[in-house]
Amino acid sequence: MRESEPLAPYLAALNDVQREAVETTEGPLLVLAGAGTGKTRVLTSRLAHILLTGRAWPGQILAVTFTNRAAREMRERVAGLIGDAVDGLWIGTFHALAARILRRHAELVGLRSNFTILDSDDQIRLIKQLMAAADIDDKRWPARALHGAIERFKDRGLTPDKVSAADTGDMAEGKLLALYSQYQARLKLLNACDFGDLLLHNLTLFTANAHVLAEYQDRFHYMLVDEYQDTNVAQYLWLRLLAQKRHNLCCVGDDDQSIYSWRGAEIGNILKFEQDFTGAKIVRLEQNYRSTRDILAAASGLIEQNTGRLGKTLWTELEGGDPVAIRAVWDGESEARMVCETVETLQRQKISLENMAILVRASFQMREFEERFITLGLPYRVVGGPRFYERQEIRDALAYMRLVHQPDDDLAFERIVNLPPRGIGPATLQIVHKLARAQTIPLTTAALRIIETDELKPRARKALSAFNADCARWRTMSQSLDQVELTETILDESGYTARWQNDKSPDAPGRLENLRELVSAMEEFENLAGFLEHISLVMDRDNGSNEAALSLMTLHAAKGLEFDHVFLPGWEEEVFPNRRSVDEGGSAALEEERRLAYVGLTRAKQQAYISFAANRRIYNQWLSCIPSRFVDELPKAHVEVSSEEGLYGAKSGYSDSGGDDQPEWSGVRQGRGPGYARMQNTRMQNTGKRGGGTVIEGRAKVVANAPSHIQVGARVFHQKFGYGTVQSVDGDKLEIEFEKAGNKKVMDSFVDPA
DNA sequence: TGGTTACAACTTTTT
DNA sequence: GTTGTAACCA
Repeated sequence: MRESEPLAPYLAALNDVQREAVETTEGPLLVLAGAGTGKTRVLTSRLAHILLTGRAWPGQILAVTFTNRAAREMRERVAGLIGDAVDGLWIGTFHALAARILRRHAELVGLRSNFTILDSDDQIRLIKQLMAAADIDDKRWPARALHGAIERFKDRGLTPDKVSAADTGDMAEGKLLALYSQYQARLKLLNACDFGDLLLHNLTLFTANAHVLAEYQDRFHYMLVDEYQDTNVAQYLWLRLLAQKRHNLCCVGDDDQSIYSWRGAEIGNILKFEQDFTGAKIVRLEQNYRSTRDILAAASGLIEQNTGRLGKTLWTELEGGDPVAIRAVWDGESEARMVCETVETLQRQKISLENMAILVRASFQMREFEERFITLGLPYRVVGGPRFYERQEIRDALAYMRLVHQPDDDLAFERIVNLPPRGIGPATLQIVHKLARAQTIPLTTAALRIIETDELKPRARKALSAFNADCARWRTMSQSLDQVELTETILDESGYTARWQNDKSPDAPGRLENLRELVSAMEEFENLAGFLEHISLVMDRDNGSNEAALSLMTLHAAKGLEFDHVFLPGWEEEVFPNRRSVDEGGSAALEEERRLAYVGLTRAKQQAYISFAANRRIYNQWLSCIPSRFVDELPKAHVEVSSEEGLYGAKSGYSDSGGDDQPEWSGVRQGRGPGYARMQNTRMQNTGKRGGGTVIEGRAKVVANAPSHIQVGARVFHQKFGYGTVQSVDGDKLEIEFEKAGNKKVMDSFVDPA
C-alpha cells in the first residue's frame, strides 16, 4: 500500500498523471505531453525509477532524443537522481546512437569503422559533381532540391532499390533514382556516409543480420524516446525493430508540436502509435506549469482549429496574468520600434533580457530587429544560425584532419589540395580525377599513382608529389603525436595558418581566433577519431558571451524553450502562415504553420505579444499585408487588441460608418469575412477595462473603399511613398509608379487621389 | 590567379 | 537588401 510507505522523493514530486507515466514501466506507452507539462521531469524520473527499482542495469536502457541539447539535459538531470550510474546509459541522439552501433558493425554494410560522416555542404558538393557527370541541368534542378529529395527517401527508410517511379516523379528528368544510386555508390567508395545513412545503414544491418539485431534487442530492456512526433519513418522502423522483443518502448511527444514534416518527420507515427504497438497505453499530461490562463486559452483556441489531432486540453492552477497582446503597426520598422519599447519598459521593471525572446517565422525577419537593437545598444543573441563548424576556416582545417584520418575522403582532398595555393590547379586535378574515375580509386591513391607516370608536366608533378609527401608525413606523425599537436603541426606546415596571417581582410584575425578555438576544443578528446565524431554529430553552436541578452530566433529554434515575455511579430498572411509552405503543402502545411504558432505562444510564461504590420518590405519590395488568419482564430476573450497611433488616422477619407457596427480596418478584410471586425470589437470591450497600451479609443473608423474608385492612370498620394501614377489595378491591389520611391504594389486603401 | 561584374534566389534546418 | 554563383577580364 502506498499510504503505508512514503513515496520516494522523485515520485512524490510528480502529479498523479506524471506518476502514472513513470510507473507504467512495462509494455508500449505513449506519453502525450503538452507544452510545459513537465515532460522532461517525467522522462528523467522514469529512467531513475527503472534503475532504482532494479528493473534494469544502466547498460540495458536506451534513451533517444533529437538534439544534443536534449540529450545533455537528460543526462545531467538523471545524474542528479542516480549519480555516476548514468554513465552506463545509452543516452544520445538518434544519429549519435546509430553511429555508435554502425561503427561496431561497419563492415557488414560495406564500410570501414573509421568512416567519415559528411555534413550537408559536402553532400551537396558531391551531388553537384554527380549531376555534372549525369548531365542534369542544375538550373532547372538545383542540387539542393535533389539532395533534399534523396534525404526524404532516406527519411522514409528507402534504399535506392526500394524507391519506386511514383516516388521520383519527373525530378531531374527522370534521372533522380540513378543519381541516388550513384550517390550511395560514391559514399561507399569514399568510406563515408551522410546523416540519413546512419539510420538507413542500421536498418540494413538489422534486417540482413538477425544475430546483430538480436544482440541489441536483448540488450535494451527499456527504451525511451523524446519528441516522438518528430521521428521520421526510418527512425520509427529502427525503434520498432529494437523494441520487437521486449516491447518496453515509451515514447513521449506532442502531436500539436510537430513542426518538422518538411524534414521528413512523420506526424502519423505519433497518431498511429496505438495501432503500431499492440497493447499500447496512452497517458495525457495536461496540467501546465508554465503559462498563464490567458496564454493557454489563446493557444488552445488556436490549435483546436486543426483536424487530425489526438486531442488534449491544457489547464493550469496558476492565477492571474494578462491577455495576449495583439498589436497592429504600420510597417516592420515600426514593429521593431514598438517591440523594443516594450522590452525597455520591461527592463525598467527589473525584468532581465534573459527572460525575453522574439520569435520569428523566417530569418529574414530578424534583420529589422537587429538593426533596431544595434541602434539602441540593446544586447541580443541570435539563437541558431551558422554553427561553429560550418565556418569556412573550420571546415578547411577539418578537411586536413579528415584527410589524414581517412585518406579516401575525396571531398576533403578536393577542398584543401590547393589551399593555400600550391600549384595544383584545375588542369592537374582534372588528370587526377580522370585516373580516379577510370580505376575507381580515391583521389589520394590516384594522386600517388599519377606522379609515377609522366602524365603531368614537371612543375605540376613536383607540386603534387610534395603534397603527397606532406600527407604521408602527417599520417606517420598521427601515430605518435596527440591530436592537438598534430593539428597545430598540420595547420602550420601546410601553410594554412599563414594563409590567414597574410590575409588583409578584416575578418582574418577572427578566423585565426576560431582556428585556435578549434585546437583548444580538441584537447578534451582522447584522439582524433573521437574529435571528428564529436564535431560531425555532437558539436553545438557557439555559445557567445554570458552577458544578459535578448534572444532572437526562429519559431523552430524556440521549441523546448520558455521565456517570461515572448514577442511574436510578423503575424501576417503570406509571412505567417508562410505562403511558400502553404503553396507546396496545402492544408497539411497550413496545420503545421498553426502548430508553429501554437509552439510560439506556449513558449510564454507570463505574457505573449503578437504583432502584425500593414505594410512590409520584403526583398526590397513593399507589400501591404493582411493580418494572419491565426490572429482571428485566437479566442477573443483572451486577447487584447490595440493599434498603433496614426495607423488609421493616417488616411484621409475615413468616415463615420453610418450605423455599420462591423467596422473594418482599412478595408484589409475585404472579401474575407468579418474576422477582423470581431477583433476590433474585442478591443473596444477590453480597453475600458484595461486602459493601457497605444489604443486610441474611437479613432478607428470604417474606411469607405470600393476597389474600383481608383483607376489606371490616376495620380495618387501615399503616406509613405509620396506621389505616383497608377499602372494597373488588380482588385484592391494597385501597382503604382511613385515619383520618388519607384514601382510598388500597394492596397488601394493606403492611397488617396492626389 | 584573383578580382571584378552580372544575375538570380531567397522558409523552417534538431543531426 | 543580401548572398552566392558564373562568367569574364587584368
